[in-house]
Parts: sequence; structure tokens; C-alpha cells
Amino acid sequence: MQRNSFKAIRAELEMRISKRLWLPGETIPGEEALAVEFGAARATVNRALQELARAGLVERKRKSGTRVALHPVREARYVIPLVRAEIEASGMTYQYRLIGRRECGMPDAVAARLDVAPGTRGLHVTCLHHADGQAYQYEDRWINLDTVPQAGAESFDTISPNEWLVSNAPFSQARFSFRAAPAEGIEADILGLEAGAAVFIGERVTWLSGRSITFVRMVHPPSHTMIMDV
Amino acid sequence: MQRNSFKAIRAELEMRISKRLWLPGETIPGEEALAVEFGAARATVNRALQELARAGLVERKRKSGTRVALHPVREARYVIPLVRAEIEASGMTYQYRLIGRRECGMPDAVAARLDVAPGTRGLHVTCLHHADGQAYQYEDRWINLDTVPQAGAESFDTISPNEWLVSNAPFSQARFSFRAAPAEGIEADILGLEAGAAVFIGERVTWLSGRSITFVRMVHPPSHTMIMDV
DNA sequence: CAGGCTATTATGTATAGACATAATGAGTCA
DNA sequence: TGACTCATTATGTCTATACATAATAGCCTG
Repeated sequence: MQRNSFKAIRAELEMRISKRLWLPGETIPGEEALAVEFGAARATVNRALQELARAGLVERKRKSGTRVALHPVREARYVIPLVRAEIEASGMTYQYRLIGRRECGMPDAVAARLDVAPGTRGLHVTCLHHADGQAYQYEDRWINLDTVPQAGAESFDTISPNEWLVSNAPFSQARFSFRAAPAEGIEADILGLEAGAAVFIGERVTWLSGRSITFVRMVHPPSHTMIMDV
Repeated sequence: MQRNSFKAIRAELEMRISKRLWLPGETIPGEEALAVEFGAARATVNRALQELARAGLVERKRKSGTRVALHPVREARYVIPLVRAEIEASGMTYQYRLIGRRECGMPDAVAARLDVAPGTRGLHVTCLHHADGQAYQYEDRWINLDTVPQAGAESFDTISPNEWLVSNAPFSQARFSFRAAPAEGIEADILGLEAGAAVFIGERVTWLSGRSITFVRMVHPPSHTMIMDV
């Protein structure tokens, strides 16, 4: 790593912030000044600062300058899972079973999540992912056929919509949510749980350049733990 | 947005990928060619492509070029929460209550998580975070006094260990886990839930350059949803 | 033909200079 | 006093050029 590379500068600034040479809330020197200090071009310092801002370590505003974030927000990485890979990576055998597949009007709640007019037709697919013969995840998915019309031609008999979409419908934005809830009706039946058992529910909506792709609800039995490393 | 800005170029390329004008696995034109096509400098195209690569839509390799990702493995950002900020950001009033604070030997399970000898002394703090008067999170934390001795001098009467540590003990690594579980004993009592209610449990261990700092178990009542945006 | 060297190529990074844009604050006018 | 205008300032972006670097393909050598 070069002495004046944007990476070196970024690392140096990161160090000053973590060692509290610059306190949270404090305004740090401007790009011009830092460029002089590091003997680099302003564009280089700019790149380093932009990355720090993206990482949440500093906040930048035109005219007022760059300040150290008050609560140095760290970001964790969470890799969006391909269920099959997730299961096979832990040495278990993966099995997939399609439960239902139907093209029909979306319920209002789903249409709202996908930001389409109420009643818009979509593809509704439900299926089950097994790990070593045990139910691992129940997947309840709606696909927006306006954005992913090719999905209409897919049976999902042997390939899960999770896997198919990963390969066929890239996305640029996503919103995840996770929560605990008591198992209810169909979900409890399918997962083989008693009603009220604490299930782990993940929901996800994905978008590509402003157009919604899919909304999925993933239900895991109580033993499931989601792990994230930073 | 300018016609030839890196954002416009990024959006156009994103569109071509989403509309499958360029198929997954396909090599797209080089920076030079795209620069000519868009009437922009190569650096501008480079910036657009780098962002797409960071977003996981394309894969770039020197000499071989840029290809549309086969399995767009994307990583989500998960911001490590400062409970108070999280609550206040949603317009609710925050309230903190210390439940217990004791310096004593760690249970084996905790010592193992913190990677210290069984029986090592640590600071055990339990407390409750309220949002608009409702129990929001029960926090059960062990602090490694070998790495953070200053914590021993802190009463945690008015400032939560979460907040204190964020400001006083930076970390370099962390491992999170999340799961759903039935509420048990003390936790159920404190959160005012019936035994067996589905609670959302987060656990986190943080480290600074190979030395463990703290292990925390955070229990949320069933209504809680954790949201993550990409 | 194996093994290693070399030229080629596409991306990666740095630079100086220029102009764009948002936010601020000072000055102006009613 | 208040509302408006305008200059100032720091960041945001773009360009043209140059050189760095990783990976590949092909060539040479033993």
C-alpha cells in the first residue's frame, strides 16, 4: 500500500477517529488541508473521506465540512442467504419441496409492500426447505410479474424460487426485517410445530432500479439461529 | 441528474442488467468502450462500474474484464444499535432502568463466549430500556474487566452499559446472533410477558484486537421488528 | 512438453484543473 | 424586523492524462 494512496489516507483518518485524536462531533480539516498534509491530490482525499462517510464514521455536508460522527456507527455484513448453500455449507443434506404455485391477484398487504396497485396479479409460490430431513425454512413468496415476467414460465418444481431469483433477477435494493412470533395455522402445520411455538420470521422485499421484484416471508422453527460477523 | 454523470451511467447499466440485455455471466464492454458510448471520461465510467461491483451486480477482474454476476451475492448493512438513539429516532421517549450490577465470577457459558478462563471475574449488569413507558429491551451483559477495567468504576445508574461502551470501548470485531425463543423465568417477569411468549433474542460478543470486551444478551418482546436496509 | 518468462490488456489508482451545487452568512432593502 | 439577494465556502463531480497492477496468453527454453 502506497503511502499516499486513498487507502492509506483512509486508514490514517480511521485511526485518528478510533484513537479519539478527533472527538465525535468535531469538525476535521477540509479536503484541501488534508491534501496538503498527506501530499496527495484533493480527489484522493475526497475518495478516502467519501468511503469513511459511507461507512458511517464521518458526516459530510457542503459548506459546513466534515465532522466525526457522534456515534461511530459500525456496519455489520450480512450475506443474503441462498438457502441451499447455507444448509450444504454446514454439512447437511438439502431437500426442496414445492407446496403451491398460483398466479393471482395480490392481497392488499403484499401489493403495498411491493408498491403496486392493489389487486395487481402476481405469482404466489410456497415451498419448504429441509436440512437433513428436518423442516428448515418455510418460504412464502410473491413475485411481481410486471418486473420479472420470465418467472411466469418457471414451474419451480425442482428449483426453489429463492435459487431461481438469485440467478435470474438481480436486485439493487432490499429491505429486510426480522422478528419473533408465535407459529400460526398453516405455517405451524407445515413446519410440524405446535401452535404458539416461537418461530423466527424474516421478510424481505427486493428492488431493481425502483421496481419491486419480490416479497418473501421466511419462517424458521425455534432452533434456528441467524449469525452475523463483523 | 446530468446525462453523463456517473449516476446516470450507473442507472443505465443497472437497467441493461435488469432487462437482461446483458445476461448473467456475460462480459460487458470495457470501460474505454463505455466511455466512448456515453461520451464520458473513463474515470466516470469506472466510478459507475465500481459502485455496481460493490453492490454485487457485476464482478470485475483485471485483464479479463467486467461480467454480470451469476449469483449476485449481496451483503446488507446492519447498523449496530444504540438503543436510546433507536428509540428516540422513532419519536418515542426513552427511559432507562438499572436492575442489577455485580462484580463476580462468570458462569462457564459466558466465560467460554468471552474466551477467558472459567471463573474469571467480570462485571455483570442487567437493565431495562423503555420506549414510551413500554418495556423495549431487557439487557443482560457481562463486561470483561481485564480488557475494560474502567467499567469497574462506573455505576451505570443513569447511563446504560450499551451507551457507555459505545463511547468508551471501541471494538474491531463482533459476532451477532439472533433467534426466536419462548420467554422464560426472570426475562418474562421483567418484560411483563407470559411464560412461553415468543421473544426476539439478540446476542453479541465484541472484541478489540483479539481481546474480548463484552457479551450481551438482548431480549425484546414479541412486537419488536429488526429492520435492515441495503 | 513442463516450466518459466514476457508482452498485452483491462481494471485500479493518482493527479491537476475545472466547474457544479448546497449551505451559510453577510449585506441590502422594504 | 423580516425577507431577500448574493458572495463565499466546502464538498461533489467530471475530464484528460499518466502510471500501477493483476491476470492472461503466448512465447521461449531446457
